[in-house]
This record gives sequence, structure tokens and C-alpha cells, in this order.
Amino acid sequence: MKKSEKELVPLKEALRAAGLRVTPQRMAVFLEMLNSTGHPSVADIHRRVQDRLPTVSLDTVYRTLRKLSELGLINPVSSSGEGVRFDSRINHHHHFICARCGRIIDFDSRELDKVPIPQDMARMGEVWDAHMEVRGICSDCLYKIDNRS
Amino acid sequence: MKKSEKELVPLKEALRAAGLRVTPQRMAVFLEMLNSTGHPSVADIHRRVQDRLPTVSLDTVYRTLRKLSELGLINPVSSSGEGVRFDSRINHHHHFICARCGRIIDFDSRELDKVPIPQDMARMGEVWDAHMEVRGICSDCLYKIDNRS
DNA sequence: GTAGTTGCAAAGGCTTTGCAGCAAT
DNA sequence: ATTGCTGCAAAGCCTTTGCAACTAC
Repeated sequence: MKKSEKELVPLKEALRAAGLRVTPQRMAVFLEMLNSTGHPSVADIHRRVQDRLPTVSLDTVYRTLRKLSELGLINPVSSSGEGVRFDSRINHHHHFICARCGRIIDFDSRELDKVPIPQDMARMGEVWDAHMEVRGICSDCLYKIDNRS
Repeated sequence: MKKSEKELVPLKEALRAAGLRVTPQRMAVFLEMLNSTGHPSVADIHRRVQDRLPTVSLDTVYRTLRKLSELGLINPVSSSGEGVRFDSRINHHHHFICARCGRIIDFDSRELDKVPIPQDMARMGEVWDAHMEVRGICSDCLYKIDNRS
């Protein structure tokens, strides 16, 4: 079933709390994200949003998705900008990713290392390794948020 | 301490097993990855590799890193190519990422959902959520690998 | 000798940015 | 009325690709 108006409440609250404006474009992009399964690309969202709002531009979709991500309403799969980065697989560790500045902080955790990988994973393919990705706001950004306004 | 020659064994074995050649460029890039902490960008690696091999080109570093990643010797942090993709945060799930084709497959797991986030995470910042990223080769790619040669 | 690799340069694609007009508060 | 947003177009950047020469096997 289609999600609609009612589902916009969290968006509106988040925007107002952040002192941002509630625009038709933002509502349309957010609704489209709610109705999406899988991992739509920016272009995917843009195409679908155009069905409701034929004049939205691609860059507005970019800006909106980034904002939604900073607000914690959606998650980017694979960090944006800055290009790809790599890990040597020698040192196993987990990641804390800041939704605001995009920084990736490594951390170790004996507990998490021990978490068992579900058995039925074999259906998907051959498993090499696994790690936890934690999302949130890093302390630097928290500090900046507190000391603005 | 600096890693050196000895550490190249896994690389050489992996390359030979895959029928690929052992070149100075590949050795240099791999060594540089082993000596790296954090998440070096492609340009970072290129810069460092040039200290040993002044003539390596940036695109060779790109090709090599991709190969190493396909061989499972390193992990890309944030999937390459294809641009950013997004998740609505409403449906919590985990990811299986194919090292060969880059496809991201969602999967659910009650067990993994229950994994506790380490307490000392508070030092890093405010935690929103967490999910497991499993890396390996998807069944499609496994099939393709078996049916080649 | 053969087939995979490298360098170079150019093309390609995704994402960001500046700016004037418009819209939400 | 203000201040933030949007659209447009252009610029920027990262990444990939074609090709001839080279080199590992």
C-alpha cells in the first residue's frame, strides 16, 4: 500500500526542529523514499518524484537527500562525496559513520567480532567477513551543533 | 614497523590462483595498503606508491585496488562506482555486499538486530542505529566464476 | 611468443556550486 | 518582509576506457 500524508509527520517535525522549511519538494522526496524498497539511486528518486512534481530538478533531489540523511531520516548506502576509500582486511574493525560530516571512525570490539553470521546466509553467496556499521553524529559535530545559533 | 617482502606472500598466491600476473605495481600498492591505517583514498595510495615507483599512474592504482578488492585482500569502504544510494531508515535490515559485482543485497535477521551496541560508543558521538555489513561473493558471481575458463 | 598490464590521455558520469527568482514562515 | 529554497546551467571531481607499448610468464 502507498504511504501518504500521514507519514510526513516525522519529516515535518524534524525539519521544524532543525529550523528548516517544509517544502513540497522535500515532502515528495521523502514520500518516495518511504515507498522505495531496495536501494534507489538519486536518479531513481528524481524520476519518481517527477511524477508528482514535474519541475523538480536533479540537484534539488541531491540536496534534499543529503538533508534527510543529516536529519537521520534516511541512510546513505555507501558514503557520499569524497570518492571510495579502502581498508586493508588485515586489521578487522568496525565503523562509526557520522551522518553529518561523513567521517568514518574505526573502532574495535571483541563483543561484536564474536557475533555469529546467520547460517542461511549461504543462500546469498560465499561469505568473507562481516563488520558492524554504526551511524550517528560524531562528537565534533555534536559540539558544533551546540555552539551555533 | 614497516611491512615488507614477506607480507607479499598472500598477494602472490591470490594472484597466481586467479591466473593474474605479479607486477611491481601490484606489490607496491598492496604493501602500501598494509602500511596504511585509517581509510586512505585512491589518491593517498597513489601518492605513497610513487615514492617507490615514481612512474605509476593513477589509473593503475585504481585498477589495482579494484582487483585487490575482488580478490578479497582489501575492503572498499563505501561501494565504488554507481554513485550513492539510499535507504529509508524505516525498514531496518542488514547488507550483503558482493566484492565482485558490487551488488548490495538486503537481508533481515532477528539475531543481528538484537546485537548490543558497545557502551563505550558514547565517546564517539550520538548513536542512531547500526547494521551488519557482510562481504563476500554473491551466488550469481560464484556461478559465473565456475562457468568460465 | 603470448596474453595480461601499464601509462597516457581523453571521455564519461555523478555531484556540487553560484546566482537570481520564488516561496515558506 | 526575511531568509531559506529551488532551478538552471556550468564547473569540478573522481573514475573508467581505448589503445599502443611493454613485460611477466
